[in-house]
Amino acid sequence: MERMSLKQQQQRLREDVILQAVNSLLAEKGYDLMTVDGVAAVVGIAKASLYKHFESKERLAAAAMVRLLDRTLEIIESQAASAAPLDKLTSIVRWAVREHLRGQMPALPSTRSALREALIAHKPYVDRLIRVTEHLGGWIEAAQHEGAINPRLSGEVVLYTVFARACDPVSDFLKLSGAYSDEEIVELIAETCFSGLATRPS
Amino acid sequence: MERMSLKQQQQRLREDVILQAVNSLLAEKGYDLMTVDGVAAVVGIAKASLYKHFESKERLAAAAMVRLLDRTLEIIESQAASAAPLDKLTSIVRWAVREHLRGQMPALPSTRSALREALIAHKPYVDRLIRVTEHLGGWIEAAQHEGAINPRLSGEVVLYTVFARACDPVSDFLKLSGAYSDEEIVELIAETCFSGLATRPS
DNA sequence: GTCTATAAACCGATAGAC
DNA sequence: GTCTATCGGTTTATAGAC
Repeated sequence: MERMSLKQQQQRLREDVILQAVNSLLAEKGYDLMTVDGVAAVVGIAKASLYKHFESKERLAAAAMVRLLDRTLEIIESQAASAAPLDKLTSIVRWAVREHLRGQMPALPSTRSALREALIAHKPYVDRLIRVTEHLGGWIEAAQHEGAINPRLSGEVVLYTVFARACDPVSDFLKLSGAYSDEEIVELIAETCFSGLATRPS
Repeated sequence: MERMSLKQQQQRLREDVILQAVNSLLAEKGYDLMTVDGVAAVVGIAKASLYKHFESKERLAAAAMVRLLDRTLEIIESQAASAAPLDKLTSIVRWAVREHLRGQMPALPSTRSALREALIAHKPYVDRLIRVTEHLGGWIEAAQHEGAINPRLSGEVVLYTVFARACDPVSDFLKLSGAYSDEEIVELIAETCFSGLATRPS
């Protein structure tokens, strides 16, 4: 029994190393340009060995996305319940941009990606996505109720906009320019997201 | 001489049909997923015939991007000189989102794309990109000078943010939801871009 | 479980006939 | 210029030895 558990733990650890590599490659090149050979090379094992752990490239990417959503849920649930909803939403955006700059944020599954269809058919992924959406949706509603978020925007629009900031190419271009530290970029994305480009009357 | 000109016009027309198909496929699947076979199939000619017009897939995509920037310059130069800089910038964002929703806006050449390197080495592309950047940069500076755009944001940040809205996945998801007309989506993206998600004190 | 070797499919690009 | 046919390379996925 204990032997079994140890072996399972080892396998779990190995698969976690694999998924970290997948997340990194997914962020670097996206699903289509990521090759299974490349993943195997980064992990340091043969491609055929990878297929003993994950039955297909799609499942491999799905497992990496599930891992990302699990980490997202951790961050969400670590927010102080007493904090203002708008502050909690801002914290999530900051965390997501930080992950993006670290090269650990896979690109959003585009509406026209082949991966997207596989993901929405993968229950573990959808379950977690629903949980993330419900958490953020609740915060958005609360923020609008207390007048902190523009009530003329539907919750849907706010939610998608928050999601999209996690993969905003603006952070890549700002990083490429070399004129900003990572934390400055995080602040700039958060500020333009919530306050916009136009001047705010103070 | 006239025969020559007519033939050239015909070729020009044919190549424009090709580039429109490329722009559409570039918007639909991105550079890597776009196949030369697919382009030929949409146009209705054989792949080998395509290579008589464009020497490589990269050049094909580059020509399509040049065509896009030429249309962008047309829109930019059609703006009334007397209009407020912020209004002109908003008009460009609206036009770009509209093109995106029509499926005619190729994805931004990512910082890590193979296409990007080919593009920055392609002078006709770079020349037009510089002209677009100079126009928009002038408007941004003017808008900040008259207090319409947040002066704490560098021109670089504003410029990249405006560019990025052209390919914002938020518009795709809103379209997918079916709850909004195209023009409503255009307004929502423009409003969140310039005014942000948070409430504005009026 | 890990490896090497390979199958099957696809893609970019070219050859050569018309 | 357009076509068919094909080359060379890559990719996902599998077979079989250890």
